[in-house]
Amino acid sequence: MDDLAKPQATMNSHLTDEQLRKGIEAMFFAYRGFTADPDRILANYTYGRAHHRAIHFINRNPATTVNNLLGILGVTKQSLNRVLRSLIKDGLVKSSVGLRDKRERHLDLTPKGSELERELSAAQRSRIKTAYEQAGPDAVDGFHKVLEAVMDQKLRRHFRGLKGS
Amino acid sequence: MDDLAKPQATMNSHLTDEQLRKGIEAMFFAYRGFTADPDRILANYTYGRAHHRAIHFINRNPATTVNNLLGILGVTKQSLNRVLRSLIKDGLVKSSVGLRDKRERHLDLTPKGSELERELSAAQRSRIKTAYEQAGPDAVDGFHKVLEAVMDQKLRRHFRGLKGS
DNA sequence: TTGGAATGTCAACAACACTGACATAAAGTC
DNA sequence: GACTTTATGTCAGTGTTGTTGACATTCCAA
Repeated sequence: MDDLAKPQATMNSHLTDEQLRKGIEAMFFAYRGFTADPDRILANYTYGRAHHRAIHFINRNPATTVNNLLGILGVTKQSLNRVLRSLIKDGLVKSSVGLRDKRERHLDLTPKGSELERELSAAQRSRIKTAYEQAGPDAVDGFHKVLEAVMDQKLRRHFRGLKGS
Repeated sequence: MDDLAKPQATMNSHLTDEQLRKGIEAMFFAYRGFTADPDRILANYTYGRAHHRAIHFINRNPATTVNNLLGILGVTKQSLNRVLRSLIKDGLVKSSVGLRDKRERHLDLTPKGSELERELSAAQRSRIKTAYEQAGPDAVDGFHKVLEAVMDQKLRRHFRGLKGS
């Protein structure tokens, strides 16, 4: 608890306080870059990051239910509903009543929704691709290894099995 | 542009569309984990992530000016000011008039501010440390390489030279 | 002395999260 | 069939964090 007075308090391990703090800052700055391109595109619409996330995961999980999406996104149904309502109203997402279970709503992107998804995804993928190429394949492997270890258990489930979750 | 019909449209490169999308999702889920522990602590106070970020970077850049902090955090002065005001009012941050330039305000953590900083940082470092240990040193190197490549040019400056920026 | 930079503040607003409460329909259970 | 649970939607209220725009103050520098 007195690592201000003794910055090397955690140096009994091979991981110094400074290394860990650098990692924290790297995540912070990188995430800003990560969202910068989609944010610029979204500013042209009346949408924000929440819409982007919904569009992304609906595209990745076709015919997903609202409940499943809630689990992936980790927000309340009220929050997600506000986003979905506007996307449905604007004709980017289609909500259809479930066949087996009629309580469920299945969500899909319309052609218009797919178009925006591709625009957003292309910008974001472009940056990641450049970064991957600069860093090299071994670095990319390490990148994924660390990111997966940083995730919560419950989130890791969504990450690994996006199809069947 | 027709990667829905042809998912392998970008496969001329060694980086597939799917690999890049997985990277995007990894960033999303990992960032959630990354902020989860501090968020839990902050919920006990009247503070949010913006307060955490301010506290973090004031700790890392003692006697930083408001303008410098604005550049690091990438928000408007109005937004930062609201956060700083509450931290100053609550006695976690001390704002002192500049010696050379009396227009500038130099920001420092008070002992009370340092205490919260350590609490937040300890939680966040603990998770990163565990992740680093699980992934191994080579993975950590790759992790940093990729993150740095994902950053914007301007942000990279703040990341690399936190002392002299 | 004038211009501009640094800072602070006020007001209004928007995005996005939260809680709590309530409604509806459908499925499952006894 | 009655009851409970599940899935979804919606309304109202609130809080954090971001934005613009406008304006005031202080003070360095040309």
